[in-house]
Amino acid sequence: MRWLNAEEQQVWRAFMTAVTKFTDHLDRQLQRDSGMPMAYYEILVALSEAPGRALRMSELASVCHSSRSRLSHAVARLEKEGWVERRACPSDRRGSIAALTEIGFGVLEAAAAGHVTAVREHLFDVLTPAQLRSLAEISRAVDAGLTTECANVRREEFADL
Amino acid sequence: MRWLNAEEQQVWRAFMTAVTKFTDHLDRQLQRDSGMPMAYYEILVALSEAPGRALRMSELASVCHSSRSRLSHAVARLEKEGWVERRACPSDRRGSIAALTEIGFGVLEAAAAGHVTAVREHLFDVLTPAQLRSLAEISRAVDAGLTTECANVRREEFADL
DNA sequence: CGGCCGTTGTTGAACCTTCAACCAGGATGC
DNA sequence: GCATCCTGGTTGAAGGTTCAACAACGGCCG
Repeated sequence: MRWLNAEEQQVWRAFMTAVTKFTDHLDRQLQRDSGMPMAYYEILVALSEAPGRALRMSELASVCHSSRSRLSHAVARLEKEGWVERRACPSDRRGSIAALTEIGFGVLEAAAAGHVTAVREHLFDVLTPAQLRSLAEISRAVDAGLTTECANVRREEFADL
Repeated sequence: MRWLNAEEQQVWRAFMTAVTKFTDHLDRQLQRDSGMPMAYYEILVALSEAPGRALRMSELASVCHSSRSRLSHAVARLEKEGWVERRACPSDRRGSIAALTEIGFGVLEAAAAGHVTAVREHLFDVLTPAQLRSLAEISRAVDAGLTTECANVRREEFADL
């Protein structure tokens, strides 16, 4: 078992502190100004960018990195607000399609300005161009590490079959 | 209103994807292997490092970047598990002190190994030393941007008094 | 066709977080 | 001393997430 040395500890804590404070800030901003948490905002964004502003639940889940259960609950709420509506899927009778309504699109447009401003103010404006490039690389590396990990887990699961 | 250009969008999405997947992974690991979410783990860590393994609630809240309400609920749960106990504060009769129990310390020790392994595996092992230094700088910059922001908000609030 | 398995999506319970309201105790000013 | 305000901490309700269980459908192979 290899523990973190002093320097690693510092990086780790600085990172976690920044991330929690940052996401907390964004979440609060959206909740306050637009009445939805960031996860719900991401759902609306994903739908708005899809062809026909509609997606099957499972695709939406994978785009948003959300579990199907979470998405199901979330869409139920968004539907109650009238921002999203559910349709039957013509090609697969199990399927369900979530579609952004006009009202939902308007709400998203209204929410976007404040959200983007917050992101710019607390991320892009406090970092140099070099740091931004570095952050992109770092993010991709971490992401890749997590995806291959999942693949490895699967490999292990099936190793003895 | 200045939107994000294509390059900024890429950085932003890569970053959010990495962060959500990474924290999700850590949270799930801790929940599965030790029966607590990461926020609760952080509370135990903070207490274990405090003199006498005890802290006043408000100090604990600030160390953990948690709201007092959240901490109160969390400590209630930790107390029910027998991992933490509450004591009266001698110097301030409003105060409440959370103290790590022996059992709690043992649980923390048991949880730490798996958690640190996960952090090392998905953060330190996938980044180069230069990237780690860069990540530390970036984190500090973002953190600083958020703290001065709060100060600014306060200044605005009281500007006309 | 019929059985079996994997996938899709939903549901309810348990848990965590947030928010607003609140009580109790310190601190300040008169 | 007392009114006022601020701080420390808790509480309950409302909302969000997770997990396990489930129903319904598609795909595959005999």
